[in-house]
Amino acid sequence: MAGYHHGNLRDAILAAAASAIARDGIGGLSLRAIAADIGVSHTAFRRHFGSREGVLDGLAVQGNRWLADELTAAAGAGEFRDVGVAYVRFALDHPGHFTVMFRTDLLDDDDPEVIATRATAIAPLRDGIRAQGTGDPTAAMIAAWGLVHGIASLALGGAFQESPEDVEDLARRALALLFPS
Amino acid sequence: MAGYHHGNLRDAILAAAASAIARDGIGGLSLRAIAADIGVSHTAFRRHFGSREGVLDGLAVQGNRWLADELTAAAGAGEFRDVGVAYVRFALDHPGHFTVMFRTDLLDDDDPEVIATRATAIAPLRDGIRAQGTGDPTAAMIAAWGLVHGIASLALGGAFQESPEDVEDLARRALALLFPS
DNA sequence: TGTACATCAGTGAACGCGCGTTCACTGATGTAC
DNA sequence: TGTACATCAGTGAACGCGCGTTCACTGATGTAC
Repeated sequence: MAGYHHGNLRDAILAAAASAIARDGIGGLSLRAIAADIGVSHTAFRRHFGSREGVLDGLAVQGNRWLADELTAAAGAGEFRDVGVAYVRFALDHPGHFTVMFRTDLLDDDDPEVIATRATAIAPLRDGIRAQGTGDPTAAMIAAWGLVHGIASLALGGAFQESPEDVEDLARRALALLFPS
Repeated sequence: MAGYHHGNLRDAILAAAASAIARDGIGGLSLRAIAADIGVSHTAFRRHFGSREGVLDGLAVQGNRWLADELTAAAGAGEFRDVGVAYVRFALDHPGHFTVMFRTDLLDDDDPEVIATRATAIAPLRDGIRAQGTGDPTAAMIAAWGLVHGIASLALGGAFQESPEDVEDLARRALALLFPS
């Protein structure tokens, strides 16, 4: 672990960046501070990410993959509304990733991994909507995605007093209004 | 207009800050750059706002008042879903304000104007929900607020290709699913 | 109508700071023979 | 089994830059008498 080679520096940088963003927002992300936390030279990240934007791209890709996994698992297990709840839970569990993932202005739009993973991240939501068979699937998708994204954003912004568990419960009840079982 | 006294420096600073945030995000807000745009010393803002955070507080207060006005007007005019559409339209029309308003971590939580205007800003939404008479008004409020806030956030983040008018239309159709008339 | 003076509004030089990036480098690891 | 060498991973000093803030100030405006 200690020594000249870190061993897992790439993941360590992503984890530190995520928690810094969760604490201070994008503007508060300092690669120098992250490097100091990890105990590594403040230029070490360049080998893995190239630039500051590269770190954000890496965070978005990792977040997209994780979200896709979570939503897919929820889609396989139970009702459609569980997929929506899983979206909110993901945001509350990984606020640093979530903050970056849907901000195309922060990311390199030409990065093939960013493009590829972005499409797959919310695919389970889209597929679940289609399976519901509503009359206006486009509106239903926007409604479901907007609802869970908005609840997550408001919660992370500090608009609610509720605990994370209570926010999930609110999200479940809100989804029940939109998609009565 | 020209001369030692600007005449309306406070509003000019808020407008410039809002458009800078809309363009570059919170992290890209430079008070020096704003001052240069307006053609004023880069310390002039201190008399009106005290500090950087004071500018953000001022932006939130102004945004809260404007949003309250827009939602109240929409509530008086037609169906409830118009209130939701007005929320989305406000966000698209005033992205700089919107970005700041619900981010309590950026604002001075002890500022009495911030506190007072925050409560009134979304009151028309809350009142409209109550008038709908749903079985779970808390969930209905979270659903409606989350839905419009999420659509607005995703649109501002660049997640949609649609034009602002089309986003408003999508929001209207999404609200129609949540609150069938 | 004039004058003195207080208050308000904006100036501009200087400060220290932390940032991302560049550069030439050193240490560690793997591979060919 | 040993040795040479290429490649990979991380270092640390130095850079220029833009930032918010501090400070003592100057110009403009309003008010009392």
